[in-house]
Amino acid sequence: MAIEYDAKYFSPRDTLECGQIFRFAPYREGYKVFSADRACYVYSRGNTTYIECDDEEYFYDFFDLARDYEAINARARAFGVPLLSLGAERGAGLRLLNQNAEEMIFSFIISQNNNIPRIKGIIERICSELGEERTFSGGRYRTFPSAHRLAEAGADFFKRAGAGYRDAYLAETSARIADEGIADLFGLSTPELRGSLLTYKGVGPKVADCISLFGFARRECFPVDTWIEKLYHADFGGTLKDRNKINAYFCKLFGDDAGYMQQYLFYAKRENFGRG
DNA sequence: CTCCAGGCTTTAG
DNA sequence: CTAAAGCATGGA
Repeated sequence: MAIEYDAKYFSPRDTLECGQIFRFAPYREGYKVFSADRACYVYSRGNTTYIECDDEEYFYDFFDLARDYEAINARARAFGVPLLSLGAERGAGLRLLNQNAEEMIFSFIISQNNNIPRIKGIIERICSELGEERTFSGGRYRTFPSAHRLAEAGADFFKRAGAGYRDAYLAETSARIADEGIADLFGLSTPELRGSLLTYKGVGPKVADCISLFGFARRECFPVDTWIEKLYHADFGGTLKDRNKINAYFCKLFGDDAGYMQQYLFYAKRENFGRG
């Protein structure tokens, strides 16, 4: 049983290596991908990308397969910004994922002032210690722990997992979510959601935008991190210094497509397209 | 050694 | 209100 999709607008590599997900590993012809308590094997062969999994409905939504990325890609190239066009051309197979909201909250708290390889290591250690063991495709993996399990573990556990000073943020936010849940967040408008996310310890503007974009499918959000700040100056001739103002600039420029454009730009900058 | 990484909280002015 | 110090960790 497998989902099949045109590989031109669904590249496992482009989709997984653009910084929106931290739980995946090379496997055979492609990757094993883990989300919440599920797993799949995704790979391309010829002009087709295949997803092998036990829950096709979940991963059809997860990989955003209902969305028309040919149209999104065309709109990206129409802006006439060289770096964005490069990202859209060489990252045409990039898709935004619809990920588990709780997993995004904890993952992006860990991501602050951190680098992607280390973020992946911290999350992997947390899952291997606290996640439930499952099997998939002849191997074992661990689920992403519940807020309750995380809250039980406490700050000292996060410290041992390598989270550094973020240990207290994770402890406080996991305790809060274990107590309150996050069901109320899904019905909020995007500005309301952002405001609510900002009340969680360890969640600032950039992290709130990542959670909204990847965990709540709010594609009008545009996270501004150190890479975006750099390309804003180098590739858009920007002069603003305040990240909130840079965020407002890009949100106005890209509107409802902001999240997709952000991913193309982030990917292009990090992969160093245009100089190599 | 310093600088940087998908920044945030706290404190000072 | 804005500006800046402080923060754990590991790789370049």
